[in-house]
Amino acid sequence: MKYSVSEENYIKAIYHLQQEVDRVNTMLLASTLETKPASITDMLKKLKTKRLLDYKPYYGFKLSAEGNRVALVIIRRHRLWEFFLAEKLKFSWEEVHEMAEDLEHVSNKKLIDKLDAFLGYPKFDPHGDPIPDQDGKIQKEEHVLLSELKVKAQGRVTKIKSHSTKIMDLIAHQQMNIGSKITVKKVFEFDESMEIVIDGKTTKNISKQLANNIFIANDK
Amino acid sequence: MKYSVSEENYIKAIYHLQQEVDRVNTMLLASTLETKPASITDMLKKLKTKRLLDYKPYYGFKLSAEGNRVALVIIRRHRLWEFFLAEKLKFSWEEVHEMAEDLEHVSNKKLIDKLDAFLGYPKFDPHGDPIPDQDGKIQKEEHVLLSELKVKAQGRVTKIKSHSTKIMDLIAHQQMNIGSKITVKKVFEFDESMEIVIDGKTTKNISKQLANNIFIANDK
DNA sequence: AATATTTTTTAGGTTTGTCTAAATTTTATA
DNA sequence: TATAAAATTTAGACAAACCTAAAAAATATT
Repeated sequence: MKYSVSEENYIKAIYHLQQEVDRVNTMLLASTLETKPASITDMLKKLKTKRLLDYKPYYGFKLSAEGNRVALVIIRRHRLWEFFLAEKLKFSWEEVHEMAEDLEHVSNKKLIDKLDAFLGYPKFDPHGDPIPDQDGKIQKEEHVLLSELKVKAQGRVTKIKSHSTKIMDLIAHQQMNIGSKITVKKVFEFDESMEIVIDGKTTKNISKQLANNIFIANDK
Repeated sequence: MKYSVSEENYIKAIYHLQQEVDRVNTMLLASTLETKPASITDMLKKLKTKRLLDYKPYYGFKLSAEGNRVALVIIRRHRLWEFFLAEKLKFSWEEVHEMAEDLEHVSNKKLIDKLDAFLGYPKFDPHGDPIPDQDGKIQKEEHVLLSELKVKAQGRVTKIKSHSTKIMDLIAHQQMNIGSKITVKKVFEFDESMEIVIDGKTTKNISKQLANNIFIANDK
């Protein structure tokens, strides 16, 4: 089955919101997609008739099993293109998302699978988000917030919570990146800021607020 | 300026037809785009108001200078993606065109220029058609039909005239490809069929009709 | 040159995805 | 629990890109 760009954007948005809040509603979806609530209702009806959505007027909605499957296909496309843009075309981290928004709607399955192979079957995109495989399986990674780490704890940056330009700016400036090795040297009680060592080289001081936005894989 | 997928497809189709016939008309464009003449008229008006087309009702139309510029941007995108698909993702020759039809509408200039760099600034796509550069310049290649070559003449396959599946089948079977070196061993007067050597290895007999569809660069 | 044929355009309709404004239903508050 | 507020849906409209059927213009034929 092939879906329109609009349909795909709705499915994807609903999927992402469902990971964050327990009940997605018309208002929330309207504000994420920057459309009016009436437009949402129209599309909900359409997705319902296509069996991508469980929806009862006034009673809320959520993706059906099929809707979920479709969402993961779209997310797979998006993240593989992001990986391609960053890894092969040397775009920076912050630039890839927007371009992938267009590329993700190119829906030829064979193309995406060959792209996956060409890239060496990557498991995570440049933001540290997992890339679903051909069957829609995603590799869950155990990660905790950097702010939760104790002194002497070590780990690897896996993901940044928000992708806003403001935080990107700061992180890039700190010479931190997805994959960077972090060691916590000291935690200051006064403001809970931390001194950390990045990749065994640079020592930096970061605020509690920043540490709250950085996920760390606590691996070995 | 950004144009819709439909607008881009019209511009591209008009451009290509203008290379082949001296006056493109509504009927011809309708049949190439598989739409009705009335739809063509609608779009012609729209492209006229956007100054991409010189158009007078009943008097015919042709791309304006700006329309031409836009066409070359679209063709650049299409052919770069074709090159990527064939070269990097290892798709065959015949498969790439259709996928590139979707990819060509992803219009981020920076993306296309970085793709160009990544691919090593290729001059010709997998069908042997020239890829316009950033300024819309295309490298013209001197080529003649294989059927026009005399005995002992040598050259390199640059392009196949028609891209139909029927001819693709035959050419692939002959182990001929864009770039193959050809030497004419003999031309039979009876049916004008030829015996040729491909890449200094295989010797094949090909019909006049096939030779009429293969372009050869007569280089050095 | 008059008529027939073909091409092109116009007029009016459809679908998709959006909108505004009004009506309805649910939820919150006094 | 009655009423106010917020969320949701319905009704009707609009632009883009297509369609069919009919009218108008250009071209070909006798």
